[in-house]
Amino acid sequence: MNQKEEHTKPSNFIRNIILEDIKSNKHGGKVVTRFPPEPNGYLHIGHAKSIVMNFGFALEFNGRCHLRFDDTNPTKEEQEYVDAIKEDVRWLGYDWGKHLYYASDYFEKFYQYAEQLIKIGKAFVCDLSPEEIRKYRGTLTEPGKESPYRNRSIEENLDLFRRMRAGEFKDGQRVLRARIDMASGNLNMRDPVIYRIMHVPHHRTGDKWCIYPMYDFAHCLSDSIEGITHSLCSLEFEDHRPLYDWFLDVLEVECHPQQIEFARLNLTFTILSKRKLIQLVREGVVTGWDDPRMPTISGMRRRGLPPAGIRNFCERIGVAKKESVVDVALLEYCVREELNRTAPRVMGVLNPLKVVIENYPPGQEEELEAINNPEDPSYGTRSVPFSREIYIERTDFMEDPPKKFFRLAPGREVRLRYAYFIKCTDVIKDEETGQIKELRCTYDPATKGGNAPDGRKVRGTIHWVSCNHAFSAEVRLYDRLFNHPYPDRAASEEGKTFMDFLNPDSLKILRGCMLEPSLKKAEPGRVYQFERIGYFCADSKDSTPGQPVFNRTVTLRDTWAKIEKRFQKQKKQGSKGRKRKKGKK
RNA sequence: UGGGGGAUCGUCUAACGGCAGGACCGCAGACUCUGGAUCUGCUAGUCUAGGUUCGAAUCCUAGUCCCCCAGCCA
Repeated sequence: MNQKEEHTKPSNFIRNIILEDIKSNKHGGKVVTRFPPEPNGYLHIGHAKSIVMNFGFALEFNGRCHLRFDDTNPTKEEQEYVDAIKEDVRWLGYDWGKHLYYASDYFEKFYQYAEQLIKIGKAFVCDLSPEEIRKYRGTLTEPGKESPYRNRSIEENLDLFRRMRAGEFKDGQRVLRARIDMASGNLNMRDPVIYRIMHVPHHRTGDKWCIYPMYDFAHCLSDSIEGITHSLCSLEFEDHRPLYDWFLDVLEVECHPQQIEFARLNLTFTILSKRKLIQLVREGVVTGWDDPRMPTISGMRRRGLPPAGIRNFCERIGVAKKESVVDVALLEYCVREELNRTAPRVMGVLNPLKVVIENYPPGQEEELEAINNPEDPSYGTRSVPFSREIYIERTDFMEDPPKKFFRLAPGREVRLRYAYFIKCTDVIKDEETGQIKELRCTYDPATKGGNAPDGRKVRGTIHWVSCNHAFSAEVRLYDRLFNHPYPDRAASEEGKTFMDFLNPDSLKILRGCMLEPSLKKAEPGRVYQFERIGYFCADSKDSTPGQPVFNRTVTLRDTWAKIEKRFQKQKKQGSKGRKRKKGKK
């Protein structure tokens, strides 16, 4: 983690709480946090916020942060997810050291605590069916009814609970419930179920157990067992806090962590619900969990987003209890900020247009020196081959350029980055289609390296590659997956689903892009800046030695695109205005 | 006549009774061998109505709007 990241941390309500707790020596001045994912899916940028917060506070206050898998429901959880989650947290730059835990490691302890609860008359075995339990629970406005099994003797409860563990009953036949208050306004306190029977093997404990604890019971106890001081979770658990505290108050535990709730992250043009992300994968909208368009950590990794940029983003968005939607532009900003500092610059032409430099000697070649990263001299330089025939970007030439277009046009002179000034002398078109096939130019040998000894200036500098030296590659242009800033909201308002707001242009595959030769040995996962275009990551799955495939991480800020857009708008409005006037006449 | 939360520039977020600040976005300009980066400037906010106070985003009262909760999910 660099210095900048260290001391730009803005204040937030959780940090204020921790600061006060340290001052008052609440937990002996210690800070112990945890990141507690359920291994039932892949991590996404929303989890990153939680990871950065939990590990961040631990780092900041010289404490520690545990990675704990909340694996209390064997019907949903798999080892595959455990492995993926570990990889993602590590990739984000965090180290849990020896503090890797599983709720399932505490199953025996949980069980003992449950017996303790029974022994003090605070839990009972209930024979009501799931439907009956629901009916007895009451509604939001009406109190619930007490279960007829609520007043069983401690001995009977203990016996029944032990037989539950022993596997004497079928799934759903009985549950263990806490004995709290069926009239509570908080539904979570209406004798919540804390153990259920599931004859299902667990990915870690195998078939050792056929009863499994519920979240509310397991989570507070896991926190307590591990000596967590600050247990951070999202807003929807606010209602569960009284229950969290109830268990820890009633049971004999040494440690009573403080649960603090914060608003989870939402992003514009993005969906983050696990259910919906799964749907995108299952229905083949994306190629998998690690599709570069996915907001998953693995997707972002494959897309080329740097971990430091993601971390920085998570710091900048702050933490509060207000539900909010962060502009994805901020994420892009943080990504560019990091990549600008770290990505080596290269030249690649996405839509090639051939240029023949007529006064350059045929057969001649030279090596020109190019800077690898103007932001950091330690990246050094490289040499780029130049010759008589080159490719330039098709969009860098206009036959009839509008005002403010500084690039190549007939009779115009521009600079080829790190090479020479060239002037366009002729445009060669396909006779049938009228499409521009090739440009003829002349170069000024005196401008080698990019400067004119006579001091004359050119407004535009464009990138290029030498035809004979460049190699052809596939480049994938990724864009936002959705074309609406609030796909979920829009869907419910317009009676559609989030799938109706998929961006049809979220992926454009370009083949025949011409890249400078140095990129042949691009390492998969490495991100480069293609000068004047954007940042591109060598795909970690589809690249082969000598033949990389590139994913566009994010474009460069494009001022020209804005100007162009404005031109088009003016044009449209202009023609409308004219039409209107005509109509009036 | 259930319970729990939340409302500050377009967006995200500070200010804990003392000049409403920062970041992103947007706009304008400077600079530039990347129309990148960098630099400068501008626009723009306390949900409403009362009250307390020399002074209120902050305290009090009454409203309004939004979110969450009736899994043997987490």
